[in-house]
Amino acid sequence: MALNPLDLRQVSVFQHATDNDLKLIVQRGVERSIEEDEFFFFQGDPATYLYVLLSGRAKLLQINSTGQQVNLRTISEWQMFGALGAVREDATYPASAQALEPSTALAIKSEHLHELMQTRPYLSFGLMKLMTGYIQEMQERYRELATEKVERRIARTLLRLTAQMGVKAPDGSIELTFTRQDLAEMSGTTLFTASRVLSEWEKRGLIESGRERVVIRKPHGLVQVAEESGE
Amino acid sequence: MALNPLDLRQVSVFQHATDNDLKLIVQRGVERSIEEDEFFFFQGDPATYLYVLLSGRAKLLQINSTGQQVNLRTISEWQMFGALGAVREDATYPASAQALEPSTALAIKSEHLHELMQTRPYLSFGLMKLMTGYIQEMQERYRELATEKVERRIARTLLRLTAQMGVKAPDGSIELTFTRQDLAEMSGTTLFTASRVLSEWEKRGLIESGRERVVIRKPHGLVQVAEESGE
DNA sequence: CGAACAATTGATCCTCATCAAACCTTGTGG
DNA sequence: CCACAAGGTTTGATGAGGATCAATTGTTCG
Repeated sequence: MALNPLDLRQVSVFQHATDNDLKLIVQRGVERSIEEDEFFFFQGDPATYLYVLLSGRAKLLQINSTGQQVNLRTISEWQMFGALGAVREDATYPASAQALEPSTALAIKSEHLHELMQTRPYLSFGLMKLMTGYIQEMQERYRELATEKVERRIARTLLRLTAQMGVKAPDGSIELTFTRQDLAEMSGTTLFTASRVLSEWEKRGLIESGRERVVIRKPHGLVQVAEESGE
Repeated sequence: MALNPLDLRQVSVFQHATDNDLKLIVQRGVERSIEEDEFFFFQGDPATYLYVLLSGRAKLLQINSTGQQVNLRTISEWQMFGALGAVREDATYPASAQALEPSTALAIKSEHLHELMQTRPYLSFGLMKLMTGYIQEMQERYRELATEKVERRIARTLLRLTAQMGVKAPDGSIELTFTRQDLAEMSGTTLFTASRVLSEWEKRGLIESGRERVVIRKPHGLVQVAEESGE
């Protein structure tokens, strides 16, 4: 199935691109499809490409020397990823990108984008806006991790996910898809603790939980947990 | 004391600027001096200026709703700060900047930089490089906080500070200046724990500690603590 | 010298990680 | 269509790592 260049306008960085620029990008890009659990790229690889997710879902993660994972971000359709590597001094990816479902992405040569940016300020501004967003989110999450209790962190993670990719049902409840393990990695805790917290919330009627699935019944209740002063 | 425009070339973002650009920036900029513990700007303020620290030392910090602080970064001479606000959608500062000593900074109107960036790709690239650096550091610190024990985190914090602003003595030891409280906030712990860890290290001869001061006697020993597998 | 502030140290308690075991859910192959 | 395997989830028991609180001891500076 051919990609319509104009669809790329949904990518925030390309929001103000000319039709011609979009065509150029698609022409020189390559579509790449991978299976669930496979990787688009690994932490440390030379960042020759940056990607735009066309279908599926993926996550950005870091692994430390002892093999523990940390989820930095989930990526949904029309989001750009792997762009940081393109700008870095050593031009390597600072994290790995793994597909959560069978996924397809448009791969764009980093140098190509580099070239375009020389003459198109809107691209640079778009990228910078994206980056400031990342920075802000990371700062926020860092602060949370440093100063807040697990329950609140998990609540916030759910709310963030809701904003990023939640599917709203007509009755106002929101369904999210991920394993307890993923949730734990996104919140900086273990799957056991995550499970316990969710169980507790289910008892209180805030959510409904199933295998690889959480339905948020009372978003407002979660907000309360997230905001409530520690006491 | 007048600022020589060419000195601005020490600022990484301005590395490749033309002499004329530098002159322009200095001309339209304003020097601002503040006392110890005062603020250049507060989290949430409209980001009308960005700064280059000319003398002194400052820190970037975030405060959560319960008043707990988290140190994001220390700023030393010729480093740019407050630039993120300039690019953000809502154009507010995502963190506060407080002077650790009497400090002077060059204040540059955000819109002014914006204007320059329209026609000078080197500026955008410089800023992006700066941002990727931040992102990487925050990701790293986030991972540390999520997966590593206090002792290692403190060791890493010291090593980071060493790289950023340590003054090396002829005998290879390195002196750093900060309170236990600051160190704790930078490492995501409490001043008590930080104090204990430092005491322990002092016993082992790795460091020498005093009021608002730590001398690293055996940098290699710290590296070992930081790298050593948990067990 | 004394006040203010930084650091240390001890005692205690609580949150959460860890480990183990059992229980669900889903998909597959006989 | 059932049985079984594989992987996700729950729950309990336990303990360690740090946070917290309180009291004391430096250190600096007016």
